[in-house]
Amino acid sequence: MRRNMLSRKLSGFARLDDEDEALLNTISVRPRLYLKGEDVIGDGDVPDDVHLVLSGLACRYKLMADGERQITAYLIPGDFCDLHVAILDRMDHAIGALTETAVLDVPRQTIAALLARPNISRAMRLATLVDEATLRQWIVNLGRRSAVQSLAHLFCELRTRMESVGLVENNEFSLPISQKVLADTTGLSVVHVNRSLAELRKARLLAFSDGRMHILDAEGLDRLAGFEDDYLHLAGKSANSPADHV
Amino acid sequence: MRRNMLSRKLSGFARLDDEDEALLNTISVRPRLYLKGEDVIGDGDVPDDVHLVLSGLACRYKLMADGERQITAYLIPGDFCDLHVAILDRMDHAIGALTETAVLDVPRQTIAALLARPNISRAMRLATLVDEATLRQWIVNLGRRSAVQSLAHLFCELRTRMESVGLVENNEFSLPISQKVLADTTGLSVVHVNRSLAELRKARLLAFSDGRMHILDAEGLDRLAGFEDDYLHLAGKSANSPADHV
DNA sequence: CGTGTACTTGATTTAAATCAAGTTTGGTGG
DNA sequence: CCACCAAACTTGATTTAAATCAAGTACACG
Repeated sequence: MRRNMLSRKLSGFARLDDEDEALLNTISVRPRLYLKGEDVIGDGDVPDDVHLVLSGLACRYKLMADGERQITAYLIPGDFCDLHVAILDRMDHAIGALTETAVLDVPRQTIAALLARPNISRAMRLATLVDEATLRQWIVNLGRRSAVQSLAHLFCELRTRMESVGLVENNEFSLPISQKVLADTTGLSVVHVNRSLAELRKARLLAFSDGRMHILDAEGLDRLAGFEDDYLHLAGKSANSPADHV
Repeated sequence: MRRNMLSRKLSGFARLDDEDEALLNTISVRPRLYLKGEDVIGDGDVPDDVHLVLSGLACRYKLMADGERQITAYLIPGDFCDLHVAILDRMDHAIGALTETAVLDVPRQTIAALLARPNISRAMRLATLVDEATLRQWIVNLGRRSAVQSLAHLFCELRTRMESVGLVENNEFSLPISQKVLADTTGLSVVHVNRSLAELRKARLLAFSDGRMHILDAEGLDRLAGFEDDYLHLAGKSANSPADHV
């Protein structure tokens, strides 16, 4: 059986046994397609199912009173949109498709079954904490990094996350998003994003065209961005044993 | 028995019965004091116990390579520092005391006992989600709001959170932090924080001196900041019943 | 009393926004 | 097949919000 995206992602956080894997692979049914620009979940919605991104790219975002948009997270294959909402009253932000995106509706009882397996439960909790750590990194990005560094850091993050679910080949991955989207992510203007990208290209750190991101100098990009991948807590580097969890 | 801060906070998220309350109130032993500027937990630490803020004010922060600091969250009485770390390998940021702060070391097994009670468990998960929503708001703050709006939003947030644990009287609460701390929070320079504060004072929205914050015009401040308190998910406004949780 | 820390205020510089034209690309229909 | 159009991307000129530089003052504390 081909491993699905969720299984790929979670196995990066905890050792999963065959039974875990089998269970994870049973949930691959009935994906729903969203076109670029469509909302997967709207701000204020009270979704019934939990949503899992299978392919494509989505984002969390908030719309401001003046119509400006601020993106707060990218969702790549293997990410849950709203594990949260099972316990929250309603969404306090929206989820939008940045590209054509396949999303799986996972019934709550399936989630409950998954969480009943200790390894999977542990991996999912870890995934939630990584989401939180990523938000903190974004705050640092917006608060203390220059435009170029901020963009560089975003690309470092995406490269690493994409890699962890096997979507990077030859330091290259699909990223069919407009400069406006990057502006909404970094809090910059489109014009300035354009100039900053030009700078990154001129420095031969990356190539970005036709919806593909090619990292030419990963180390140089990391250095420029001050990127440290430890906050993503990848691979089995954990100091705690699986039995350790509260 | 006097209710402790944790009990006060959690009862805002879920209905707690007498037994829940009793259990929560048993953990009030042996608080540890930290002086202003001391680290409660350092970046990279692997803490054994979970830490609970009882009084004072602490913050999460990251130190940059150039020595700059970015604060990513404020921790007020009733907040946990590192419920996370029980499952994570090590801290990917530090916790520092912004004022003299009393912190309780809660052994993991006590946490486990608390989580075994459904209402408390639900309230704690909700608290975690609120932390995440707050991080998203900060991203919006840094990305899309002006200096004055950003500061205003921070004060709105603090007022609301302080209120929820009973630390606000007459729209006034203790906030003995320097303008440098506000600068490290908002990603601004100290000078600009100073001028922006002056603006907020001149607009008669607040008074801030001698370590006390007095909100003079709560509604005006909310309007300026674009503050909506729904992301804090306070009071029993939940659409889900306690039995609903996954 | 000095001395350091926090706060203020003014002058200057700078990073990024805004304004204003472009070009390039991809799609659509005649 | 080509004319037309709308996005997305570029590039240049100007403005602006905030940073930096530079001096102050007001205290608290030893």
